[in-house]
Amino acid sequence: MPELPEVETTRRGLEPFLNGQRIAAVRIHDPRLRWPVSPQVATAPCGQLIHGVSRRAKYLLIHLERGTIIIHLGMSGSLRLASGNESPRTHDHVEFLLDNGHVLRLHDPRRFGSVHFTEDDPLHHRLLSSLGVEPLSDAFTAPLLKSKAGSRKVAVKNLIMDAKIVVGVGNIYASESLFLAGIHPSRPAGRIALQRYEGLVAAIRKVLAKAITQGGTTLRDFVNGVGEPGYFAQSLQVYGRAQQPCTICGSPISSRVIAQRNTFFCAKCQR
DNA sequence: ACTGGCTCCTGAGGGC
DNA sequence: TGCCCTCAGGAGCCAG
Repeated sequence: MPELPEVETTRRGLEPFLNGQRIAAVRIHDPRLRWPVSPQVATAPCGQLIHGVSRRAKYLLIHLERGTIIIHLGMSGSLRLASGNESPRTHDHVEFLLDNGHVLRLHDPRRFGSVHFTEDDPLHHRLLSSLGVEPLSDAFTAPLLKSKAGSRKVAVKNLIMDAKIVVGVGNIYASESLFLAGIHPSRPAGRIALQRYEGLVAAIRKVLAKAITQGGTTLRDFVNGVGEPGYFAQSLQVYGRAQQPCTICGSPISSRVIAQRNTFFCAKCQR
């Protein structure tokens, strides 16, 4: 499932292959994604040069001469660059055919992903305009988290997964970061000291940055079109490890549903 | 202003 | 072998 590191990895992998290429045609095989793919996606990009590929939160932005293609991978989506004479697979819902004979395919079995096109500043798009700070930017700080927490009673796990506050912290990395910071996921956000938020911010940065480094493996697979499952699973400390010993103290890892999501933590190490 | 819950979808995995 | 059931999961949206 694409978390922020995987989206960033995808971006880095695609950019050198897409930059300077021209989109010859777009084929929408199945418009039924998270939101119906607008017919504009099939027409507006045609004939346009690709100027760059950037990322905001988990959205990939493919910048054209006039306008931007906005892609979200949802939880099962992937983008694959293939030779044009290779036939599309099941669940290849949208294809961008390039002048050089290659084709960029959005593959998304569960169809939680989405594709949009906008001629305006993409950061002003309704899906992007109210997003919080990037976790790897200087804007993501402990005082920011602390001020957003205020006196709120919401679990700190909800706080860091709230995309209006900070983007890109998915369910897996929320558990991992809170473990690294020694903070219990259910602790009310308003009852955490600034100093502990310093630790949490550092932990989120560390976990995401490490995952991006590991994403390099996925990058090559991605470009070559060879899947390599579970590349980051081996470095997970708590996620999916219920009842297994904590890597710090040895007591069994707990699991509980918090924020409608399965959450893993060590009840002894995290307070 | 907050908060919790629902929703989209399909593959995987367990039970029988 | 195969069918059925349940669950996971990003994030927008809505109701209370």
